[in-house]
Amino acid sequence: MDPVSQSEDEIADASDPDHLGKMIREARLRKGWTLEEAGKAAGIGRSTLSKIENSQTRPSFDIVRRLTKALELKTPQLFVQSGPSDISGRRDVTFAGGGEMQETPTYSHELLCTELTSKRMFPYISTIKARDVSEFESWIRHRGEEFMFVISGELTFFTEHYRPLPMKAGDSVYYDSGMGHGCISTGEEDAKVLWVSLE
Amino acid sequence: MDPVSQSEDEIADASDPDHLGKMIREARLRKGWTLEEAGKAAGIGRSTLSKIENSQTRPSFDIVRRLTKALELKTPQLFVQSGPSDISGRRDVTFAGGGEMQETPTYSHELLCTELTSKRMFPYISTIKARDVSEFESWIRHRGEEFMFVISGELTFFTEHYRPLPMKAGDSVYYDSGMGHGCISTGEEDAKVLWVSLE
DNA sequence: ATCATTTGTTTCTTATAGGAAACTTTTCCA
DNA sequence: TGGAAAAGTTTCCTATAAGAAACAAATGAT
Repeated sequence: MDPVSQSEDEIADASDPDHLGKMIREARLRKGWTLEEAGKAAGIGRSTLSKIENSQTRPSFDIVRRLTKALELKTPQLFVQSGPSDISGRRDVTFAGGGEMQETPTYSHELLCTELTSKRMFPYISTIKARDVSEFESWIRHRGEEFMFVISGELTFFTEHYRPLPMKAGDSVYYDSGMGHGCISTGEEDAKVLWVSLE
Repeated sequence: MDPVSQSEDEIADASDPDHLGKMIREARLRKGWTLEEAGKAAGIGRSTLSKIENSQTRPSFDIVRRLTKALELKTPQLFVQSGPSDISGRRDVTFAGGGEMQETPTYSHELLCTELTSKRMFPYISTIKARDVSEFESWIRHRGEEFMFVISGELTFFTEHYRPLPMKAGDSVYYDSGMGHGCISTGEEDAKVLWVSLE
């Protein structure tokens, strides 16, 4: 953290017109780069970078994109703007079995921590009913990333481009949810998995 | 996903100079808005928006930010550009106990799915050694959001501004990790929790 | 079909972003 | 200390973003 930020662990300050510039300077210094070096890495001039960091210009999106890449900036933070979202300084508990139920023919989802509406990850527990492999339907597919952890039971996890993956309690998998995916319980009883979905 | 695939559920295509414009038009139409309406919502002119959508201009970051807000666009997608990140079209499995171990005096972390380096969520299992409450040290605190799920055992989860939270297997909590937080095992044996951290 | 209205595109103009170079400040070594 | 080199800022100029208005295409009503 750098000289600019007030408290040593400040949360991205909203409604600050200098937000973008501060973030970028912070990221550059974190890398220990000079304006020249950072500019070169991002393919922009050092004068431009100076002006951006000091909020003396409104850079184009393209320039910002190049900087985020060179400086390995976390992009969502750049968009922080209007007041902290409702997660700021908050927590949301769901006790076992206390989630919001959502039923489908094959799955039974229990949505967790649904009080915090502006959270970015979506955790839920699915009970996958034991059934025959032949019943497998179509791929689920949606932009983003997903993490799955098997809580109990045995199942087979399918994804496009890969061979079926047998999994049991304690196993986990992380995957691009843009790939078709799905799973079926292969054990005697229903399987229980925890999913965390992003985006 | 490779550059060749053109499925109808196409993943954000990298190295496409028209990427930004396409995303924005898509988002606008999803809302069923005209250029006029969307422009008004974002506070920009309809001609400007037209040019952005058709990639006839390189909009300023500020304009893009206003659009993302008005159109409720997922921001990280906008930055997709140079080659798909290594998660694209991939999956990464970790079998029970097969994670990368990382030891600290109090915690024992097992990092999951560490093959995919560009993933955005960081899942790990922690074993929290059973011990006395008095040993509680200092807050852990870092930008971002976190989800925690208790796999086994009993523990107390602490966060600033809230009272201690007793938790047991199956319970979960989602919180702003910018708040100080930490937990200790309160049961007979070590507690096991799954954490998923973002940002 | 004809005309009116609405939606999207293309000028046209002005304000400004971005880079080169001049200038200033800081660093650091003799 | 002083003076040179490096880092950062400001100035100046050109290319272009952004909005207004003119234009064109699509939609809809009679």
